[in-house]
Parts: sequence; structure tokens; C-alpha cells
Amino acid sequence: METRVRFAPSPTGALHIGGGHTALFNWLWARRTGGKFVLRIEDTDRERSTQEYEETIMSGMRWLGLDWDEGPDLGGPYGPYRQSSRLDLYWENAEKLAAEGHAYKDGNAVIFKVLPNVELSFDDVVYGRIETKSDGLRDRESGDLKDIVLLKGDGMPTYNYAVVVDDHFMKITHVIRGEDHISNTPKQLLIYKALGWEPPLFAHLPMILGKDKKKLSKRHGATSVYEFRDMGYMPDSVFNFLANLGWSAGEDKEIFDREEAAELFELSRVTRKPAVFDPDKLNFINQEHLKRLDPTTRLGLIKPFWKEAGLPVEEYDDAYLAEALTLMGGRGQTAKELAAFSDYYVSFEPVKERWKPEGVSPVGVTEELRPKLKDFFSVLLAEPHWAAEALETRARAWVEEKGVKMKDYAMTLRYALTGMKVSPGIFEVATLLGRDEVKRRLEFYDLV
RNA sequence: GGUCCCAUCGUCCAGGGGCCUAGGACACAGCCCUUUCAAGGCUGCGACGCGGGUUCGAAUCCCGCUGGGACCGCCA
Repeated sequence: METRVRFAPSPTGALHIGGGHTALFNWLWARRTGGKFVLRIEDTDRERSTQEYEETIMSGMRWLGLDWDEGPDLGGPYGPYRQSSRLDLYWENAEKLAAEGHAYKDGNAVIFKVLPNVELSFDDVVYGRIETKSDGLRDRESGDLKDIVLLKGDGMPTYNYAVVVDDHFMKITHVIRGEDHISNTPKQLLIYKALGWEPPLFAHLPMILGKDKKKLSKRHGATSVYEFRDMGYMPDSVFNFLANLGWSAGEDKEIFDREEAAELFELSRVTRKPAVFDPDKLNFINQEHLKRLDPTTRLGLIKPFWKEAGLPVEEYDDAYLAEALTLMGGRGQTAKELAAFSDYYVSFEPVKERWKPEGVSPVGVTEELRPKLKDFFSVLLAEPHWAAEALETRARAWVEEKGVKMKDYAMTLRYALTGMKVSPGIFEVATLLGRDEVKRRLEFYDLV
């Protein structure tokens, strides 16, 4: 039988990390088994659901590379895929439950009667056997057995009811969702039972917690996938990072792409312990993916951040800019960081803003030192073969002759060209910047 | 309060009776490389929550405790 899984967000906010994690594992399982991944919108909360959020969630999923096979935009054989368009189905089956005595009406609402001592144990694909009875479904204060609202006063179904009806009619084979739903499962099982339907397999996923071990929320800073995009994280990295939460590819493999993950994924390897979101690890994974990018892709990623910083990106050709980024090597953990670290290739302005004569490590540009620096830079600028190796050879010869330290002069050059105390090899930087630009920058600081 | 779930380095994972003096990764520290910072290489720091069993042997199985978490909405 074909595997059918679904991700069923309610459009009451952007796609957050926890939702992305759930969607990702569903996607992985669908791709691994060659099955179908269904997107269903649970918009039964009329107050909070909006069309905008629905679109935001969908584009968040697309950004992560989680494509679905059936959904409100694509349609499919078991639609419609928006709960607000499936009301007849909910009404019909609620009516049936009421007619058979499983439910009763309370005004417009239809409420499922919970009987004591009903066996509701089930075998969770990741948690194993979960033993419970209907007796556990008690009210917080009164402690009485609590009936389950099926249809609300406004005619909309509740989550626990709609999810059963939809999963059944959409022929979902595996319900893969967060562990916070384990305790909802018995209620749903009760409804399956009353309706005489075969329940799907359940596979619950460990929660993602913040540093304080509490369920990840806004308090923990960035939680929507878009915030990560805006901070300069790549979708491949966020995907990779999320996939490693509650699952491992095995064999110490932790950097991978979607295809590899889809090939290796196994529900049986999903862990049960809640996972703490570690931004350091995300940074590392992002850096790894950043390093693996080809120059063109990398440039496409960095450009927006340069532009955002107000740099005249259009004045340069792509080959030059790509070369600059190649020179940057493994520096920077996010696109934003890499863009900030490499602004001096695109403009002299940020260099000027950072420059302080005394800021040059370790000695600063003192008037006493200036003549020597001028001599050094003049010699460099006079180098006929404008290439990193030739410049370095020339510089080494000069410092050796003068009996001074390369570091003092290289650092001043670095600072004048980049406005930073750290950069790739400064002769490489100078080479790429070109003789004219190097001269311009040095002249500006009266260093040549 | 009730029900359920979970428990290996600070964090993410591996290990599921002997291969474990517990492995990898992030982070952290140090060294090498070096004109600086990354990258890379090497080294170090660092965990089976506690107590009982079962067993020749337990991180691994069982029980209890403790500690976390989730749910108990006409929210999803």
C-alpha cells in the first residue's frame, strides 16, 4: 500500500521551527517510501486563521524545499484540502455518531460521549506501546470523565474530530506529528472506534525545546523559518539541522542534503528524547553548506545582503564578486556574516567608516612610522607583476632588508584596504582589488 | 490534581546484555600552520541521574525514586 502522510498546520502564524521539523519528517518519510505528502490546512479557528498565514506557511515550506503532492493549491484526489471546505463531511459523520448514540447535541454543538474503561492503547511507531484507557480523559478541576466536543457552536469541527475524519478520508497511512499530540491520540482513537474506521499508524516526534528546556517559543528569539532566512541561513542548512534533531543518518554522517536524507531516513531511528535547539550547531551546519557552495550560487546568496547594506553591487561584474567570495574561503557562518566580512571588495566606504589611525594593530600609524610605511607601499605598488605571489616575495624581501616584522606592515596594509584586522591573505586581497584601487586606498590615508 | 511520555558529555546524535577504560559532532581550551582571522590538522576537557534487582556480566533488561516534558479548551 502506498504511504500517505500529511502535514496539517493551522494558518494562525508563520511556519515555525517546530512545524518545519514536523513537516520535514513527513516529507522525508513520503520521499523515502515513494509515497505521497499531503498538505492540509486546518483553518477551523475562524478567529485566528487567515489566508495570508496560509500562504506564508506554504512559502516557508517551499523555502525549506518541502514540496507536497496534494494540497489546497495543487488539489488532488482526496480534496478539498482546507478544513473550512469540508464541513459537510464533519456534519455528516457527527450526525451519524449522534444517531448511533455515540454523541449528543448541545445547542448547535455535537458532543461525543466518553464511556469509562474503554481500552485505547496503541503502538506508536517511535514510542512503542502506549497504554491508556478512556478513564484518563478527565477534567482538570472536577476530575470527571470529559466528553469530547466534535462540532463547535459555530458549526466548525474541533481539532480532535476533524483530524480523524480527514485522515480517514484522505487515506493517511502514517500520522507523523509532535509528541505533544500523544495525549490527544486516545481521544482520536475513541472516535475512530465509534465510526468503525481503521486508525492509521501513529509516529510521534520528540519536541524541540529552547535552551531553558521549555517548549520552543517566541521567548527564545527567532522561531519562524523566515527569520532564519533573513539572518542569512540557507534552507539547506536549516533542513539539515532540523533533520538531525530526533534522528541521525547513522555512521557519523551529519552533513547531508535533502536527497541523501530522503534515502537514509528511517522512522525506526527516530529518538524519543526532546531535543534542545542549539544555535551554535545551526551556525556550524550553515557554514559547512556555505563552504560547499559553488561560486555562482554563493554570489547569488550574498548579493542581497550586500545590497541590504547599501553597497554598490551593480558597479562590479559577477566574476570579480564571485572571486572575492572565493577568496573569503570558509569565513563566515551565515550569508549575512560573510557579506559583512567582505564589504571592502564592493566599496571603499565601509573601510573609511571603520578606519582609525591608532586602530592598526599592533603599532598604529604614527608619524614616526609613516615614512617607512610609505616606502614599503611604494615598493609594493611598483611591483611590475601584480599578483599575490610576486607581491609577497617583494614584501618579504623588503622587510628582511629593513630588519622589520612582516606582521607590522602586512597589518597596516590589511587595515587600509579592508578596515579590518582580519581578512584573507592580504596580498591576495590586494591582487583582486587591483593596483589602482590599492593605490587609491593607500593614498587616501597618506600612506604612499 | 489526573493521564501519558522521556532520561548517555553543556548541546545534538551513536551505542539497545560482553566489541564500552562509552564513540562522533557542536561549543570550549591548547598546539601546528601563518602577515591576521577563518579553514585545515592534532590534542585536551567532558556523560551513562540515583537506588534496588535479574545476570557469570548491565549504559543496555525489570522495579522504585528523582528530575524534566506534554496533555487535560466549543485552540490546533
